[in-house]
Amino acid sequence: MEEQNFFDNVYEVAKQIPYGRVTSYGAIAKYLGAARSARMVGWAMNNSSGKDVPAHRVVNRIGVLTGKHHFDGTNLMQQLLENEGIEVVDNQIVSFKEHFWDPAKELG
DNA sequence: GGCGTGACTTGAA
DNA sequence: ATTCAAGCCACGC
Repeated sequence: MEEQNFFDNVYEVAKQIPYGRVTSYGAIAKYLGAARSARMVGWAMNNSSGKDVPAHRVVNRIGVLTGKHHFDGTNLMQQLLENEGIEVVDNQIVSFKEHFWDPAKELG
């Protein structure tokens, strides 16, 4: 039941992001075999409203909270990340590389 | 049913 | 090293 559709796949992967870790849209897209369709991941996140998907743990490839503006609050996304022990300065994750979680690498 | 937009990424100049 | 352009596909008008 691994593959049903791209969106559900994104949700499943995003749900598996460990606490205090973050990943990028491209990493998820690539893991799903759609490396060039990173935007679809973002769009999926937009539709993740009502799901158990920790969208705040998903940022762009350089660790910038590009989607923070889509959250209810202005700093909600940053607040959530900081709450998990992730340092965020000016919408950018500090030591992003150390907090990065690659599904293709962690999940296999 | 066509056009533009968008939570992005990669590759080339 | 940085900057520019193209690609990807779903959704709204």
